[in-house]
Amino acid sequence: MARRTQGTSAGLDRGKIARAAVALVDRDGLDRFGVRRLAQELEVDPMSIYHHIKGKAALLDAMSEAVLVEMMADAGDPPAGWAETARWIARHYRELAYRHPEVFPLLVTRAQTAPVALTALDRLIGAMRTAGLPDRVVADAPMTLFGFLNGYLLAVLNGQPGTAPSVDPAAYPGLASVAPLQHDYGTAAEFDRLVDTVLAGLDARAATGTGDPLT
Amino acid sequence: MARRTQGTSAGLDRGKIARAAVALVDRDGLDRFGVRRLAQELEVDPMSIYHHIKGKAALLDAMSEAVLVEMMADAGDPPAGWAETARWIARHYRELAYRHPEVFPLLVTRAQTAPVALTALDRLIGAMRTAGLPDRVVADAPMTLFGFLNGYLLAVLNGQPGTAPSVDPAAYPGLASVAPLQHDYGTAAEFDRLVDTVLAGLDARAATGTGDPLT
DNA sequence: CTCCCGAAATCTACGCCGTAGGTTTCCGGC
DNA sequence: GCCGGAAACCTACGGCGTAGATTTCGGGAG
Repeated sequence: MARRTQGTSAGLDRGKIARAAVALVDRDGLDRFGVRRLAQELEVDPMSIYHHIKGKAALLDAMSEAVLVEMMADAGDPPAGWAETARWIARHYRELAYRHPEVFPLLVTRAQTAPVALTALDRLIGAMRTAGLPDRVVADAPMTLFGFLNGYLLAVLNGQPGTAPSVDPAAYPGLASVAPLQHDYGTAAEFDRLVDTVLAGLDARAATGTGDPLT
Repeated sequence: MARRTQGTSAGLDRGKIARAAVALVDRDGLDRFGVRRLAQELEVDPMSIYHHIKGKAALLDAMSEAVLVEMMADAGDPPAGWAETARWIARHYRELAYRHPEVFPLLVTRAQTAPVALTALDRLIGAMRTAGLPDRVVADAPMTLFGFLNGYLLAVLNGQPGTAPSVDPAAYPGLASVAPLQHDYGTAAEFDRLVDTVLAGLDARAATGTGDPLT
């Protein structure tokens, strides 16, 4: 803990703080995280952080923006076709979640207004519009897809890796009977299958022409 | 703050504590919530709560169980047909979320092993099996549906009620162009439409016979 | 070259929080 | 009438977020 004397620069800035915070949460978990621990990690006084970031809430916002930026940096360009674009987004988003499982809940809980998030949505909408899908389906697609992605990934990350929770077969015969089919709980194969299910739902509504639901 | 003398009974039990905690969070918000504030509300010493509930994490578990129990108490019996059952679950779950918006994040974040939650899933699975849907689709349905429900409701509840977040039209033309169609952001109509989209996806997979995705 | 000012970082302090450990009081069963 | 265990309380500790005042330094104006 070598503190410098007051006034000397520690080279802090918003991005550097956010990246250090992400690394700390990845290592120690979200509930152990705090401004003081982060300051200790940066070898800095806790209050120094407040000169770059307004409060803890803003710090958490900066962290979620940082992981989104990291994701888009590695991503390259999306493929052609609206369904392929959606799958491409979904896969990269899943990879982000597995790379920073402790940070991911922040993305879900906080409203996403970072440019990098809006850009991804804009690409999806653009691909769907050029494919000629009904406007109503296009407008609903982001909420439908990211609703699922957020809820699903949150659930899978919270459980211990690789195993679905087990239940009493006598009390819940239906649940128990399908349990063997959940052997791939949390795998990429399951993820792709469920994403395709959601996309199939959008496709089915597009096929009605008006974009209204079937029933 | 009329404390009783040591030893006298305050009539505490797990359910009563959980219901008081839910009421407190509904009123003051989740981040203002704490064991000490809850104790003050119950006119009780903070440590008394620990004789009934092991720690703060267990307290949060008890709260999410309490709201689920409340939901099922008002629910009645599910209708016939798997899609109707799914919609019935979805609507009651949404009502729960809007009745306890500050508590809802707890449901999403924590693994659901309460009997009342498992019962609802078991009913859905039973309805799908008797409808003759492929096992694979049946097995995937809970994760698909609740993934969407959790993610969607979390997003809608976090935004301010009634309005979708607005963006710069020049920077994100696609997003801006569909913005007018999101006038019903957060309404029951939008919710029903998106739930039907997800159900349509499950139905589409069932129609292939094997339950495999289309593409 | 000197002075000064604003930005960066630090120091101090306050009121919360979760909870471990020990103590007091009451009540039902013998 | 006594006693053991359950229920509640009291004290204390370490940690938290952050408001407000203070110190220090780099760099531009004269």
